[in-house]
Amino acid sequence: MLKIALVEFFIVKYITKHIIRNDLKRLFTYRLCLIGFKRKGFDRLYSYTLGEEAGVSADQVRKDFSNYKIKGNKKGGYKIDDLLRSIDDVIKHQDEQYMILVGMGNIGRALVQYKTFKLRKMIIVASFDIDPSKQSKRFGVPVLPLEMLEDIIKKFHVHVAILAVPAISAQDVANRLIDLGIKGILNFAPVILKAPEDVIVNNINIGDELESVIYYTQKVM
Amino acid sequence: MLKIALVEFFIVKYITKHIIRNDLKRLFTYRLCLIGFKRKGFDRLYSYTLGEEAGVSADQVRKDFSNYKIKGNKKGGYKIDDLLRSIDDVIKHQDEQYMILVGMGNIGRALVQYKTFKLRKMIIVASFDIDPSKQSKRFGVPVLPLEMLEDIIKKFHVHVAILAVPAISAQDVANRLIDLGIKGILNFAPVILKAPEDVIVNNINIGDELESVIYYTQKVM
DNA sequence: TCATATCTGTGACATCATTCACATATAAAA
DNA sequence: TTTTATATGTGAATGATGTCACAGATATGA
Ligand SMILES: NC(=O)c1ccc[n+]([C@@H]2O[C@H](COP(=O)([O-])OP(=O)(O)OC[C@H]3O[C@@H](n4cnc5c(N)ncnc54)[C@H](O)[C@@H]3O)[C@@H](O)[C@H]2O)c1
Ligand SMILES: NC(=O)c1ccc[n+]([C@@H]2O[C@H](COP(=O)([O-])OP(=O)(O)OC[C@H]3O[C@@H](n4cnc5c(N)ncnc54)[C@H](O)[C@@H]3O)[C@@H](O)[C@H]2O)c1
Repeated sequence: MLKIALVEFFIVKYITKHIIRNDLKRLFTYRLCLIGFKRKGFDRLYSYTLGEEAGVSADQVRKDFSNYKIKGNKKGGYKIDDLLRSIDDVIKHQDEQYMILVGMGNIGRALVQYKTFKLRKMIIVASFDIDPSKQSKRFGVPVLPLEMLEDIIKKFHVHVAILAVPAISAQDVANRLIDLGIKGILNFAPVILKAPEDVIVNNINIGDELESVIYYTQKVM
Repeated sequence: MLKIALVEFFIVKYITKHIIRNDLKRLFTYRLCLIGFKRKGFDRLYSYTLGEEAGVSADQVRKDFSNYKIKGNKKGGYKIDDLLRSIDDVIKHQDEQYMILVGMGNIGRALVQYKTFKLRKMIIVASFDIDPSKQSKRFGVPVLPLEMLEDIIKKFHVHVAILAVPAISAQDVANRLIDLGIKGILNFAPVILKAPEDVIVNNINIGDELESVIYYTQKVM
């Protein structure tokens, strides 16, 4: 007798696929490239310059800007500073965004020490771990017991959390965070988290990313 | 006088966007879910069960399988083992795939110790770092100087590399790897790497992923 | 100041992805 | 064995995303 898996009904509904739209992702890519050009001392560029750098067509660049009502100068291209400001405007880039991290294992420790987050005004105000031996104050960020989640979330008005706990605990921890008012989760555990519609989950699965690289190398050869 | 960035011509051409197609990504997601169901003791499931778990519609699940010529049983659903085998077949999942990692900083160390890679038959045979003080044999994987890249790549027939070096060095290191025959790169540095057409680059930008979570939380609120 | 080459901005078009709908097969029940 | 309810498999319809092509604007140089 085979055991058949039927649909399980959860209190929370699954969220729709493709949370992170490609056009938005491209906006982030453009910004990355623009910062690179600026660092090299440029002030202006053309859609095809940016396209070349970002790995998309010039048409795509112009279309994206058109869709977001970002304007350049006819014949004169785009001023990098203006463009950066416009993009930051679209992506609602704020001054300081507070967040927390749960799971201070290998990946959690790396993320907490990642300086680029801070440069981009994304501040991890505290991290949490179930293991008391990890609850010290190294890494520049306090490592706290989960009991303190509510305090910290309330105190810093935290809406976003990074999840770096084992797959088996990920959904439980996520549920707890959502109950405490978290609205966005960046999840590194290899599971598809379920969450209510008003909560954004971005699952990133590094194993899958690596395996798809392998897939394409085998396809080419 | 403004300094304008014109197109720079590289020896290598940029590779086309959307390297990792969404339908392939879904295949990985399905596999992840199937392994989960199997662990829970199920043998069979229906397209809507899998869809619910993977966060896509049942139609999408069936269409994907149809596109890849994966068959189930009319009325009877899909046998999980058969499905897993079919998916592994499509993604050319091999027995052992050797790879290397360059850059034993915070993220590099986490990745080298990530056990799921080994479980999925993706073996990091060696890692490399420019800093002599990191060239010890901790972490279960030897940390070698870059001079040994060629030896190791040849010896283990390595085609895939993980890049975890600072953004400023990423393109240089990538070029060197490509010269040595590497055909696939998983890049963690926040730059869009340029590579010849027959080399697959999967750029993953954790900062962008986090920022897009923030974007959507602000949109909802 | 004028002429011109060239880059932007955006509808029209094409391509790709997803959903719909139903014919078909079959597991399970009578 | 026959019936029936239900899940699959896949073209056709819809919707989303990306490319093309060109009108319009303007920086640049004569
Ligand atoms: N290490 C990597 O490179 C890597 C890469 C991709 C994904 N991941 C995923 O990230 C997650 C963490 O991986 P890791 O390698 O850091 O593992 P790890 O075992 O090193 O760390 C997990 C940490 O989470 C803590 N923890 C366990 N249960 C908890 C709970 N309920 N609440 C709070 N903390 C809890 C543990 O004490 C530990 O410190 C896993 O899901 C893993 O699959 C890791
Ligand atoms: N730490 C994170 O959580 C995180 C997250 C996302 C992306 N990244 C990116 O990953 C990369 C590494 O980040 P990190 O935090 O581990 O930095 P890190 O400074 O801790 O590590 C970088 C390592 O690369 C080595 N290195 C430098 N130049 C090299 C070269 N030419 N060849 C070989 N090795 C070289 C350094 O010796 C160092 O060990 C960066 O590009 C960073 O932006 C890091």
